[in-house]
Amino acid sequence: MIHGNPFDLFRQECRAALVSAITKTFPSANIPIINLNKTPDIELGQLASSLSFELARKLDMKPSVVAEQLVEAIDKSRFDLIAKVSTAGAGYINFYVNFPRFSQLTLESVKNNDKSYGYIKTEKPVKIIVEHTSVNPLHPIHIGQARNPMIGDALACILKLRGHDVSTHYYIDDVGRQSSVVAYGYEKLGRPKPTEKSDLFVGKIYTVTCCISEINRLKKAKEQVITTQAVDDIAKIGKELDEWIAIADELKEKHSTLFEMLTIKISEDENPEEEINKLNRRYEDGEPVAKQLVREVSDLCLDGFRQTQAKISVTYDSWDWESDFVWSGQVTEIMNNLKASPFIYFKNGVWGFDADKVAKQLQLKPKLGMKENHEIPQLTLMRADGTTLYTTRDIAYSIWKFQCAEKVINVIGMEQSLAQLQLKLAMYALNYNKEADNFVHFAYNLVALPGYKMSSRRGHYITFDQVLDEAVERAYQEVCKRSPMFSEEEKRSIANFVGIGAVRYALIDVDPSKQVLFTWDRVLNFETNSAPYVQYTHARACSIIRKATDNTIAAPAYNLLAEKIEQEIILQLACFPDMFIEATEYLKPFMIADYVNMLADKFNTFYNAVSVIKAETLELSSTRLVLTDAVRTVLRNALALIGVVAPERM
RNA sequence: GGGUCUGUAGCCUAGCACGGAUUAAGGUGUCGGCCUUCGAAGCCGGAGAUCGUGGGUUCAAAUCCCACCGGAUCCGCCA
Repeated sequence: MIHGNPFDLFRQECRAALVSAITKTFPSANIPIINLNKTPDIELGQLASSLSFELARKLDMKPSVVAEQLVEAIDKSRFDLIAKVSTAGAGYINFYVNFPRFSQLTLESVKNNDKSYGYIKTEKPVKIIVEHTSVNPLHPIHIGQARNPMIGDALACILKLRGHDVSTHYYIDDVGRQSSVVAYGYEKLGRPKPTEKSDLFVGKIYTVTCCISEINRLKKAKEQVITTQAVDDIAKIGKELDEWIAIADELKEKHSTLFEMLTIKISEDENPEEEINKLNRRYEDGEPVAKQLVREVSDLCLDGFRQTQAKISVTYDSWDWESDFVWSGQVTEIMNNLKASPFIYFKNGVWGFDADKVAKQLQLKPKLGMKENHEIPQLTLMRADGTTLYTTRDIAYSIWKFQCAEKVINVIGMEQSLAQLQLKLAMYALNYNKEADNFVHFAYNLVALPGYKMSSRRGHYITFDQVLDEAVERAYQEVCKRSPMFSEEEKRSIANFVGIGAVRYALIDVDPSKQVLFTWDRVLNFETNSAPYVQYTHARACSIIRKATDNTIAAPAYNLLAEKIEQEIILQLACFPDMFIEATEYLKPFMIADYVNMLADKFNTFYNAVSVIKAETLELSSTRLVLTDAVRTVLRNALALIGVVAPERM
């Protein structure tokens, strides 16, 4: 017998048993929702129901009596997988699985489904766009942002295996002042060829240009504000200026030549701020020279990104340029449509969007989980100079995405929650109701550095490349220490998938809503609860299987798997499809890391407790080999979901 | 000031959507064991927690509700 989801089959039997027992014993009672929970310990059975408590209240009986009567009414002979039903505690009904049958069902299902075991297909496949990473092309991807591609890639992977038609998109945010800042600096330097990894190179130009122009701006602002004698403003600007001067000192030390050159070149302009703004305006207008310049520097940066993404095997189906939506007129069209709606206002020369009015008028607040009296801030859509703002352009982009898909998932930091909400409301305002309903902001908390905040503008960051390279180097040292017998080439290859795997795992492992403090220990963990631990376990299982091929072995006898740890492994294997469905439906890729670690844990306990190849009998050995093989398969299938290599040796 | 997220042993994390078992689960660190036996990136054992605080709902609360406290973050003609 084979089944895609063995544990669910057992659960269905238990549920059916309860339903028929309730109808038989208490015909007058309405059948409550039947929740079956895992028991705290395998010795108490595998599934338990606490519905006697609820039923007892309605029937005015004692829970234990209700439980006893229900247990008596259950006809086990009607079910294949239920071995025993008993009452426990104050009124629990515990179901015990028939292990010989269940082990056979599970292990044969794993073996037969092999590479597709666990990947249960949805009944309602839809087209989904997962937009992720979308780091601005101004500086290298830093560790604060690195959770994004890892989560996004895992999400896309599980949704795809669930049967959805998934397409991954990278939104290139090349419109806006920041792009003009870096392009301005790049132009001033005479469009130099990168002398290092190109995103790193662009990042330096960005930070230095930003710093010089900020100081410039603040100095002017200070002069102006002094004449007004507004004490608070003077202090505020002074403080900001001091901060930037401190950053300038750091940068002068780190990139002295670059800093000097840019200082000289930028000082040639009377008003660099104005030059940057002009460039921004020209770019939005699609003026060819500006286009050429900004695209050139953005492309340089993107080249660097692609190298980083190749290291971690993350790819995108589509690279979407924000500027294309401006130039094509889509942004203007959206603006015009919005202007025609009753939710737009024009004040002091700027166009704004009244998000709160939409929510109120269309009664969206309860649906969006907000209190009625919570006022949603307004959103400026267009500057007085006619240029648009980021969220405005994102509205056009989002609507375009819905031309290609029914559902859109944006993996974007939670600090953008308000903007994402305003965007959603703008879609409702434009009558894209269904689309807005299917617009998901997958928010995650940033990785922070202990002590200071990461900031690309300020050049305060640890790059993702640094972390990946360090992880691979550390892994290499581990491999040399632990597996000196491998050739140099093999060691390098192992170090690569171990190091990268460790980083991927560490960034996925924690609930995305929680903030993570970056420490090297966290990402360079090669012990329990890490990718290398699971990889090692997989290699170990492979090794056993490799060595056991000499023995021609008897047919497995599933009733021999009687050790508690063996049964725990069977259950863990049987629950993999359940976990997959849950992780996919609730968009919780981190569950996979937890699951795979637990399975590895159990297998290692098993490995140390009993012998596979040298088991007491040939039959037992053969049966344990089937178990080992199933563990190997499921470890591999689970690791695949989070993009971690499952090696045969390491 | 208002919104959102978050608070579980020294440290890191799971459990919270769907309330259930007098032992709240792992890891790390710490203390002590296990390599002539299938790979020690491993395993076994000890010590270590008023689940932020205070109320409420319930037969039952880490889990639901309310208030408060701490941390993060947002409330820009930034992105």
